[in-house]
Amino acid sequence: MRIATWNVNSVKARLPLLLQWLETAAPDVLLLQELKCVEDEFPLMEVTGAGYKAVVVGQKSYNGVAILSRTPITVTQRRLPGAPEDEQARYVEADVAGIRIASIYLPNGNPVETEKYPYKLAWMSRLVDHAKSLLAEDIPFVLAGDYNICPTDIDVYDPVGWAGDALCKPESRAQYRRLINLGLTDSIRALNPAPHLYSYWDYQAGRWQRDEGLRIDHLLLSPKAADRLENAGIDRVPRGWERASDHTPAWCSLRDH
DNA sequence: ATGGTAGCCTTGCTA
Repeated sequence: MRIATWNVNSVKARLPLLLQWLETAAPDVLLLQELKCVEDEFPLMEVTGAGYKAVVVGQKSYNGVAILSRTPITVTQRRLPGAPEDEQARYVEADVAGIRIASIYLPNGNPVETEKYPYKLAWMSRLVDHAKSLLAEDIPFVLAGDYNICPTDIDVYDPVGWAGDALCKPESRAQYRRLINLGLTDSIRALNPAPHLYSYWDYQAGRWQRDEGLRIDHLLLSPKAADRLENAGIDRVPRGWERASDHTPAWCSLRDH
């Protein structure tokens, strides 16, 4: 089973490219982030026409996550547990083909001197707690999406310039390592140890043309999912298309039982 | 040279 994740930066603006990628790459599951629309505005007919079911957690203008799958989807969470007052549409989780799969849009956290940064760190702490509870269920799971974290300096084109950014600061990386230290596997890094492997390139300053990117989209696997890991990578092609998202799809494939 | 892009339904915010 192949599971992909893609921050599309507006699903309505990106619909032609989304349909093109679904047709050519044909993943079994595609996790989306930054829909930037409410559930009623999600292009369900077009996605259904492409052969996918969809579960959508939307929000006006900002955030928004979805799970697309060729096989039936059973929702298990529509918010990250731990803060009932948190209305932001950044987490949806479901059972798909015997695997618990979450689509995550982790807070960016910039500017770091504002309340956005502690919100990011608190959100990550909630994610660690929830990952612990999933581990206790002893099921295979995949937590994937836009983590807005560069795990190490080799995941950044200019580590010195980015050192003070919320995507790279030590507290952000420490929270990410707490997830890894629970026993989760960064599937892309596990199979692609070389540097200069990016999933995001800023629209500005010719970052894509110069291949000055960041690796911030991750698929983290529970031990039982990691036992089935076959391959993983990043498909750079859609970043080069006309009217591209600033992110490109990342994916992993798991062996069937 | 201290820049630049994209999407939102805004006239600034978020990334």
